[in-house]
Amino acid sequence: MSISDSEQKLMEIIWENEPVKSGSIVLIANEKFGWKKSTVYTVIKKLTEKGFIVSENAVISSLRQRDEVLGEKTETLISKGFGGSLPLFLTAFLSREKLTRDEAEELKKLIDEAVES
Amino acid sequence: MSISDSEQKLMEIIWENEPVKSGSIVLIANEKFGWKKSTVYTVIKKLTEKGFIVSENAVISSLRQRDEVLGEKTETLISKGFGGSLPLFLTAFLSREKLTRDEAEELKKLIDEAVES
DNA sequence: AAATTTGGTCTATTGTGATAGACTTGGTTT
DNA sequence: AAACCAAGTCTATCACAATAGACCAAATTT
Repeated sequence: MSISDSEQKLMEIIWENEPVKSGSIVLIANEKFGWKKSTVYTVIKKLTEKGFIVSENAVISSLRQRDEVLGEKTETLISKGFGGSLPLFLTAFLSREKLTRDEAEELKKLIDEAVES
Repeated sequence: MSISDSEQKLMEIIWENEPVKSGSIVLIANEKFGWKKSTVYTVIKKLTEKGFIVSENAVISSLRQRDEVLGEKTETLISKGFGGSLPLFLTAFLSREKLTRDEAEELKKLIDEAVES
């Protein structure tokens, strides 16, 4: 099962700060999102159960790379609503968003880098 | 508020067949997804309330274009998990999906077409 | 030793999406 | 008129995400 939105928010803190004490995560999450302590621990628990993180003496580290996790999530999203087709997804998105020439170049570069060789 | 997954599934039937009697939708949705009649009507009602469709004597028509609705959905998705950044989203997705050269060309064409002029 | 802080759990609420059974009503056959 | 069917509503269940209050235990400070 793929990462949920609030789990993802907490993971961003962890990826940015690891290894990081759970107490600090509580602080940061409160500052950034206004979350209460118990909320944070609830999410931490969920992330632990899902195998995204480990805690050793209250020091949290990630077990999964950000790229990998987010990649999985985008894939879930695209397969749930767009038959797994990136072109379909992109067409839909771009139908309402115009791009600057720079943005277009950036995206094309990303695409070229993802071509199998 | 953006369209949900099951609403979207039903809308696909409607966009493909409109104007279409609600009874036919029930049939098709049962065939394609195994949905019961009441499920279909529940979703139809939701779609009506949200202004996606109208019914006149049990004949359903869409009020919103597919492109527009799906575009809105992709935007919601990208903003909820990727700070609204398409490059971030795409990077994540492509980190696990390799593309063929043809697919890459197709995507790049889409991107070029979305450049503001 | 008492008080405080820190780390953590357990339970609960609220929202909402997905799905469906039971029922009603108005028109159509027989 | 009786039976039937098509359209539609109402209520309900289940799952799960987001959020937090109350509480507890171990460690640390005073």
